[in-house]
Amino acid sequence: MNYSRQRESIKEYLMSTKEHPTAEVIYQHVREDYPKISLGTVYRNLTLLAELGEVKKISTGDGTDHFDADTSAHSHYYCRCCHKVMDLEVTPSVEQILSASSAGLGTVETASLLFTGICKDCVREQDSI
Amino acid sequence: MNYSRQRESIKEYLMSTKEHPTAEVIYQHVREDYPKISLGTVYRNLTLLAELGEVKKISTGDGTDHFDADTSAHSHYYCRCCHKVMDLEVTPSVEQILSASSAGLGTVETASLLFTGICKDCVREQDSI
DNA sequence: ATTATATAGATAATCATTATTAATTTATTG
DNA sequence: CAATAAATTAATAATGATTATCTATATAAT
Repeated sequence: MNYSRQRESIKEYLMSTKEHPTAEVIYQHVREDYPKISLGTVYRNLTLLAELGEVKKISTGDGTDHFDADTSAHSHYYCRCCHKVMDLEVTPSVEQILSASSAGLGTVETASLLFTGICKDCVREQDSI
Repeated sequence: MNYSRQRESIKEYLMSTKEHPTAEVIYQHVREDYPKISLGTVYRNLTLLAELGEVKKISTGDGTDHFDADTSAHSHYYCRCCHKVMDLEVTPSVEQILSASSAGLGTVETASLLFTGICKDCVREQDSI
């Protein structure tokens, strides 16, 4: 695999933010440094980085995937109102992973816990309307 | 909300299977009883049933969503090779949900734990090639 | 520098899902 | 039971995220 400035920039941006941006949002940011970069390049590299395990893809089920450069074991909270993804300290317990491994399945590579609800900001918005 | 035979049939099929079919698979089955049903009707009713909480949507991140009529708290195992979704007895622990609720977030409506890996069947296939 | 290979950029294609709209069902009421 | 109103369907078009294609450019090795 060859080095690429665009891929580097994508990863750098992802590592610099606590948000969990979509490919489109990443595209808009990387475009500031590489105005000619195309959205396809962003997608290709995100997929590649995810395969390498350098990045995690988060599928919330609302249509567009989010990405996270923090690959440490942690969970996410998804607001189905504003569609933001936030970090949680919670991690799947060893027992949970083990019970999955020994449940007659194959390998267990990842375990991700996703909480969904309505975040504080959105609850406040709804109350004030 | 009015009764609809098509919606009933969709739910019945979902309740009758332990698999976690996609909208397309559900469509093919319901078509046996309602040959003129359209895929859009299947999607519309799945979304409706999900909003009513009678059905759960499972987003694995591989492009197409899966559906489950078992709404009891349980987890899933997803094989990234054959793309099947299987049930696990594991459920997110009370502590995990509580720590999320108290983490300065808003409401917590659902907590879903998804394990990903390669299932036994697929490992066997790969070994024999 | 030269060459080979990988990657980018631009754009078209794909595919899941959603929206639209006229026709049909369902439910209600006289 | 007929008539009407409202909800739902079927068919199809539209949308939108993601992937594929293909030529030009960048990277790495000799």
